[in-house]
Order: sequence, then C-alpha cells, then structure tokens
Amino acid sequence: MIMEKNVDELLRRNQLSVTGSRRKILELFLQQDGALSHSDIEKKASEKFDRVTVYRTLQAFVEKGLIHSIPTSDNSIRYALCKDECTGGQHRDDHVHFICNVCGNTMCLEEVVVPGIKLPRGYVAQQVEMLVSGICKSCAAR
Amino acid sequence: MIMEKNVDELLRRNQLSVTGSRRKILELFLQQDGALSHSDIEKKASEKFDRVTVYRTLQAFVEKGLIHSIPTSDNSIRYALCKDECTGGQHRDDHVHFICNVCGNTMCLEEVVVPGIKLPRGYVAQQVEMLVSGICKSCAAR
DNA sequence: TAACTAAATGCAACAATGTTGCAAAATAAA
DNA sequence: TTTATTTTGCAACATTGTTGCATTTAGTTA
Repeated sequence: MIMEKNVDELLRRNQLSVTGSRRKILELFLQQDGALSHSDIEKKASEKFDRVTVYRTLQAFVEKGLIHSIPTSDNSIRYALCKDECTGGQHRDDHVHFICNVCGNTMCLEEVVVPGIKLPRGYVAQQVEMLVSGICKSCAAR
Repeated sequence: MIMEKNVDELLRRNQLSVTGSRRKILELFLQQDGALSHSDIEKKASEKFDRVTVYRTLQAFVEKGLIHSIPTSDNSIRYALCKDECTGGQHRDDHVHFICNVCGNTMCLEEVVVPGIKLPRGYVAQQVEMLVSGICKSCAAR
C-alpha cells in the first residue's frame, strides 16, 4: 500500500505542485502495474475530474518523466510509470511492452530488454519500442 | 510506374470488387513506399471520397491482408502495403518500422527483421512489433 | 445486352476524443 | 496573511471515428 506522503513527495521531487487530481491520478498508476489509457483513468477515478484536467495532468507527467507513453495499434495511447532515471521529458526506456489479447491489459516487462538492431546505412535510431501482443501470464494460467 | 491493370488485378486477387475509391486508394499506397494515415489519404486523394468510405476501404484492405496497420504514439494509426503472403486478415509481419522525427514519415524497413525475444515464463507471444524512431536516410543526408 | 442481386458509396446524425482561451480557484512563495 | 503563479473547470470548438439507411454501382446471370 502506498502512503499519501510518498505520492506527494514523488510529485514534488518531479517539480510538480501537489494538487488533488495529480495526487489521485498518480495513485492510480501506483496502485496498478499495468498501463492506463486516458479513458481508463476517467473510468477508474472515483471523483470525477474534468477531461481537460486529465489530459493536462498526463501531459505534465510525461514531460517530467514520471510516466511514459506506449504506442498501440488501436488508437489509444497508454501510459505507464517510469522506473526512476527518467527526468525532464528525456525518457529512456529499454524494456518490452506486452499487450494481452485476452484481458486487454498493457504491461511493462521490465525484465525483458529490447534487443539492439542494425539499421540500414544512413538511418539514425533515437528510440526503439518493442510491442508484443499475445496472452499474458494470468490469462494463460486459466 | 504502375499500370491500372495491375491495381485492378490486385484488388480482384484479394476478393475485393473494383471500385473507384478502392482503385484510387490502392494507387496511393503503390505510389509511395512510406505508410499512410487516414488523414494522409484524405489529403492526397485528388477527388474527394467520403470520410466513411476511406475508413471502410482501409478496413477492407486490412481484412483482406492488402495492408497492415502500424501502431504509433501519436494517436494516428498508419497503414502500409503488405508484401505478399498476407491473406485473409492473418498478417505476418517480421520487419521493423521506422518513424522519422524530421520528415514525419513512417516506413517499413523490409530488410530489417525483428529479432526474436524470450518472454518470462507464462507469457505467450502472438505478434511482435518493433518501432524505431530517429532520422531517416533522406533526412540524414541533408 | 438487359435484368437481377449483392456490395459499396454517400449522407446525415451521432459519439468519442482531443484542443484552446479564459475566469475562478488552489497552490506555492514572500 | 498577502501576493504571485499555477492549476482547474467550463465552454466552445475541432478532429476523428461509428452507424443506419437510401441510392448507386459492380459483378453475375439469363
């Protein structure tokens, strides 16, 4: 269980003023290990925030390096907590993302590192993202 | 240069009846080697099709395995031609996709194969997608 | 070729998603 | 406590995606 103190401190450490919505949304991320989309957040938040506030909060979190976005093929960006070392918009992300075709959840496989690849001459890689879809651990177990 | 005959035949070979919009949209894909988003198509098509028609055409093309979708982190799915062997919705795609941060184009790097990865015990992979962003050949040359 | 059938198109209406400006409220600083 | 700055919520709007239905078109058959 996460204490309120931690959330507040986490926000402050990232140069974000502590407000109700930021606290609540950050708690949602901490309470769960999967990724959340904008609409997930609107659904899960008990008290309702304005849609605009959610957009702006997510944007602020990404900019400060608190969360990172995960591309999907269904037109709904998902966000997940960054594990430390990401600050000031510069996101360094070397793990694989997994999307379960059964439960629909998106999760970070922190322990699976994205393999390096060799691009054709002339191309410069700046970021590499690896998305695996299939059946997740808990869905496969059933 | 692609002849009209080819386009028609390509459509027929994929069990799609030949219509004006399908012909035109397929030509757009053939004329270019990058990927196209829905809005790209609306912009590029000289004659204007109804937005709904474009959506339905893209959907039909994906179902028949003529094109495949490429996930992005900017909430706009892009589509690219499948190189043969994709039929009836079952898309087998083993190449890397590249998104240029300068020109914004998305392209298939057919020659770069997505490396295999080892997932944690319990996970089943069904599809793997690799997205590299950076600077493309033509932008880097300048 | 003409007639028929099935499919595709365009329109309208709508739903969902994302953006901007601005006044009110809340936070952080003095 | 007061002040300065930031955040919030609202309204209005823009963009994107969906659905039902009548009309048109393509493929098929006679």
